[in-house]
Amino acid sequence: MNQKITIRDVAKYAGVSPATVSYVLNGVKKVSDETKYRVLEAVKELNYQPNFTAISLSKRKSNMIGVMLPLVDDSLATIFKENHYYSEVISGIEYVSRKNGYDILISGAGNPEDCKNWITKRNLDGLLFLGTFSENLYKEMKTLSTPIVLIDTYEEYAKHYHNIHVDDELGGYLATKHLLQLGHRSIGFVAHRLTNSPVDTKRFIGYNKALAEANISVNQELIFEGHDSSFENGYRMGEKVLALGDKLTAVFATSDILALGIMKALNEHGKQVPHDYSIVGFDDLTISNYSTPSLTTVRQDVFKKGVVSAETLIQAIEGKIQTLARIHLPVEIVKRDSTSKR
Amino acid sequence: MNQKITIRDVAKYAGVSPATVSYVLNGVKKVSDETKYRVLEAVKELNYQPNFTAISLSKRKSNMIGVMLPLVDDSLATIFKENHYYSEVISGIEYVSRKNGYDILISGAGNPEDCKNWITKRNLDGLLFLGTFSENLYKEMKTLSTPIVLIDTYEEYAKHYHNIHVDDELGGYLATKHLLQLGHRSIGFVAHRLTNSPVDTKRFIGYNKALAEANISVNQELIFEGHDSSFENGYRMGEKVLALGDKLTAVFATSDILALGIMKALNEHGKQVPHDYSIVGFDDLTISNYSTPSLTTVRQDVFKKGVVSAETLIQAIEGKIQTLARIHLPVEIVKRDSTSKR
DNA sequence: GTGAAAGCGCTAACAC
DNA sequence: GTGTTAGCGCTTTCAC
Repeated sequence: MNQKITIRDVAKYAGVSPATVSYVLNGVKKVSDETKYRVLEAVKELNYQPNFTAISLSKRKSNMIGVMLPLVDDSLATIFKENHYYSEVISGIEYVSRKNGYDILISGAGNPEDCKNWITKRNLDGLLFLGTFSENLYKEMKTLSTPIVLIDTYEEYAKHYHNIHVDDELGGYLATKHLLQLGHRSIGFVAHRLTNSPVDTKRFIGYNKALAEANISVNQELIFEGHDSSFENGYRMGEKVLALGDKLTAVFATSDILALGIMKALNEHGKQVPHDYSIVGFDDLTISNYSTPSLTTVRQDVFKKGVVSAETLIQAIEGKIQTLARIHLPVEIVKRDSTSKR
Repeated sequence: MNQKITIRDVAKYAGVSPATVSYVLNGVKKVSDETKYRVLEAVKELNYQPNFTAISLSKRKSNMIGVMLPLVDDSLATIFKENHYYSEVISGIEYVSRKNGYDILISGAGNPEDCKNWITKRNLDGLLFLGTFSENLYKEMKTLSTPIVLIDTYEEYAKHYHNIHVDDELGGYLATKHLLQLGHRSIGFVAHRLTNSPVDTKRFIGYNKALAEANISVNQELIFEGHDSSFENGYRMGEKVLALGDKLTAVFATSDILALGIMKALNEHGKQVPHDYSIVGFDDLTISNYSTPSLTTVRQDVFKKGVVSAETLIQAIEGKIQTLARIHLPVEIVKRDSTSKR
């Protein structure tokens, strides 16, 4: 009973043709002020709501953008559960989209085919990729003309799309530098999964750089690599750190989640942070300020990341951007209680 | 160049009419096996992707469901940032939806009008409400015939819709009972916001019940009420707890986030959990297992909640459900290190 | 300035 | 069994 009101009803009510109503609604052509007024009145009177589906079909523009997330075990659960980072990016995306009249569709990425089909089936105006996907997927997507923005991607193929990151290398540098300044010489590096994560690789480069500046050579023994960014994984890495005894006095973990897991493991084995080990994380999740001890970390503005990504995508969709964007958001070190002088 | 392939192309390729293709694709009417085969071949050959927009317009069914979340400061950021609970529900919703051929649209709830318009504009097949909204909104939505599932709602008006909760009252009871069994007699109750949160009210009833069974009368002084479910709020409540000195020895908080904030405050003021205070939370977020000390809490299966909600909604959409669903998911107490004998 | 009408890609009577 | 055709609600040439 709500859905019933069509452009035709409005036209009839205003005593004009459907075309005219459409003109007014789209701000197109020169419609006389008087008819325009009549139409607008009718729209208000009837509480007319344009049917986006029809518009979408007619204009080939859906005003919807797709947000692709990596799937773990065929579900988003792990990703959301273990790293609330993602949901925070999404809130930024949602905010900008809503303000610009776009809706967001969220889906886990299946194979490249599904992904392509999703776009055509749903008439998506643009796509946002959050996280790392297979190179294959990026290649496949290239055959589409839909604007795509990649978040946190450094892969070779990523160059063909708009890119948003934070300054991961600087983050790694700052974290390590901070530990060095506190007098630590043997600093562990715990990555989510180094071999396969360009983000962590960048942070690793920063780590190396800081060490080099301090004339410390990288000790492969102190490089730990897990499987994912989960507390559980962090906990396991923490146990590995413990196994090395006093071979190291500090750890830089590439995510807060990892750092928190490490702290837990150290703690349970009778070690004190920061007395026995100094720990630095990355992200600055809200929880990191409320852990015991509170976590020293590299802050990135995750909401902002979502905002900028969505803004870039929408600009691309609306043709307001010509070249490929390549945006680096700043990071900063936040000193709290998980680090102290050696 | 992908979008180009329409049902007409397929029809031509298979040497049949568009209608026949449609029949085959929709499994409708009796099409001879032979033509069916030819059509399917053509579909495969051409990699035909049905245009959902067109289907949506024609069938008045979008295969999209809307997920409404409460807005704080006009953004979802707070809600996602402070309570990763929501994203976990969403993963459950996403999983079921994807498996059933539905896409999910996520949006913050503005006013009731916007919400109604969203449905009609986007042709949404159903709506999922996560959290508490104004009574007004529920009333407004009643004028629509779109199926709606409410999650975590106990409001009077909620009765007109499908409802999914966990057994909040039992959860409150179990938490309190656990503390009583440990010998605590003065147990604080910290709510997110009692007056306005039916969920917390239920948990409060459980708390009262357990106390009554132990012949302990409720002490109003021990009831704390905040503004939201944030670490920050928990921290403030923790300070209030501290101010009461030894008037209480244990606290039941209605969310893990709150509990974690409380622990932080206690900790920073030199108190030991569980030695000085026993703390019980609610939710069993992943972080709760990795905090120091790990948190005793009432577990609810949040992913499952999302799954059941989406299943219910989809069944309602597809007419496979006649009466209003009213589902209570189980809870259980998970004993960890934040509680100990008095 | 405004309107008639074709068409976006698909569905579903209805006819054959 | 299969095809014709009239919509679904909107946009957009192209006349007037």
